[in-house]
Amino acid sequence: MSQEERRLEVSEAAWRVIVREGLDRTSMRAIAQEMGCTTGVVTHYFRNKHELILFALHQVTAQLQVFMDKDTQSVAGVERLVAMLSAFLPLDDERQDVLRVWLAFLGYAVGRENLMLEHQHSAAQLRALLMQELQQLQTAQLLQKDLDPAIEANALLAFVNGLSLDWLIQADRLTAEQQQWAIRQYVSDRLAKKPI
Amino acid sequence: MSQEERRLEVSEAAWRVIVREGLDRTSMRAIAQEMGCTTGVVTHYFRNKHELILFALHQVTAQLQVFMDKDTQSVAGVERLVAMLSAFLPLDDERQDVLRVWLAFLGYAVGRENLMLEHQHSAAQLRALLMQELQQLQTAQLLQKDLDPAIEANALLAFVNGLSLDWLIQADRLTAEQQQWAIRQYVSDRLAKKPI
DNA sequence: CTAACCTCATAACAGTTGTTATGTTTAACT
DNA sequence: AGTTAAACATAACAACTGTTATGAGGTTAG
Repeated sequence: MSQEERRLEVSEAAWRVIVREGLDRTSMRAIAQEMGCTTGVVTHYFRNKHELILFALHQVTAQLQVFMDKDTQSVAGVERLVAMLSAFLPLDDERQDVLRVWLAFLGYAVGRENLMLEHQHSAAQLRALLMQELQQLQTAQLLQKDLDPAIEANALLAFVNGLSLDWLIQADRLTAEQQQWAIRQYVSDRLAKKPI
Repeated sequence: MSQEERRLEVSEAAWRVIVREGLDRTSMRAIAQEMGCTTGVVTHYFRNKHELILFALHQVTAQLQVFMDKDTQSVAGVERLVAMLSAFLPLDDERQDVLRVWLAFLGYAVGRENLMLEHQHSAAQLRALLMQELQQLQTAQLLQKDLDPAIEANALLAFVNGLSLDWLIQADRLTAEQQQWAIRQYVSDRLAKKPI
């Protein structure tokens, strides 16, 4: 097992502790215990806790990109855009965990300018992917004219973020189907040239 | 100065520390120092830290309601709805702090089911106010027919949440004017009977 | 005047935190 | 076979955490 794979295992253990106990209770010892090891492992693969936190945070963005790649494999056109956006929604257990970890880190970034910049960087990365997709759809004349890809990508991210937060905060949550319906509705009404 | 006022002062000091240093660094001693006192004050007015945290969290909802009340004083009709929603947006420094504190608490609630329920309760409270407003507007025939106030209140909350998060995460933030324009656009396009 | 009480300061408590140094075992390489 | 280094375990460190008990000073009520 390579170095990088082992670091991923530590990071995944950290994720599980975060989801189960909260970020502030995710200590080095708790992570080690989650792995069934001692803190020796954690300190061996990460210089300090800050580096570990940062790595685990980057894994959120990486995981979101994995979802996006996977879901857009066999889809084309406007449906591809819907599939991309689905990566951000808490459709299943795995995505719900990503959402929780992401939110824990975001709250943790309050009062930490550097970490908040990391979030901004990550968001910009994902937004760029969305923009690229929008431009391609626009070139293929599948979207309404006069749409600014930058603005619309931003609005789309705000929309899925709102839906995700709503799922966390709301008592009667939207089902996976309702979430995707909301996305489809949005894209169909405000972006697509022809309804889908 | 009454007991309750003093508790509010402690809570406000806690807010300042949260915004400046982060929730996990907001210790009893840090709060006391922010007030220019010792921990004796904090422990005297709150049984334990959990009670203090809960109180400070409830102040978020209270503050949002204060904003809503203040902004809707001298407005009527659909503009009143826009004013209500403005309470949730990071339009000025004060609202930005409320947003940061709220987000810090929300991230802190990950892995703490009870705290997450508190957030759900708070959101339900605010949603009820929105619903009430929507119903009144509908009775006054200022909204489109066939709108379900419950669904639309939910969508509105998701929308403002998305905008707020976007402001935090995005590098080139929307100005206060752009935020309010977005709200107005949304209400005008999807809810109001006649454009405003 | 004095006794009770509210408000706060001080200090000590045990527990937890991240970090570091040192040891031990296993594997790879020459 | 001997050397080197990676992959951990263990333990100790100081700093910090929330909580609690105790006491001081000031205010109020009888």
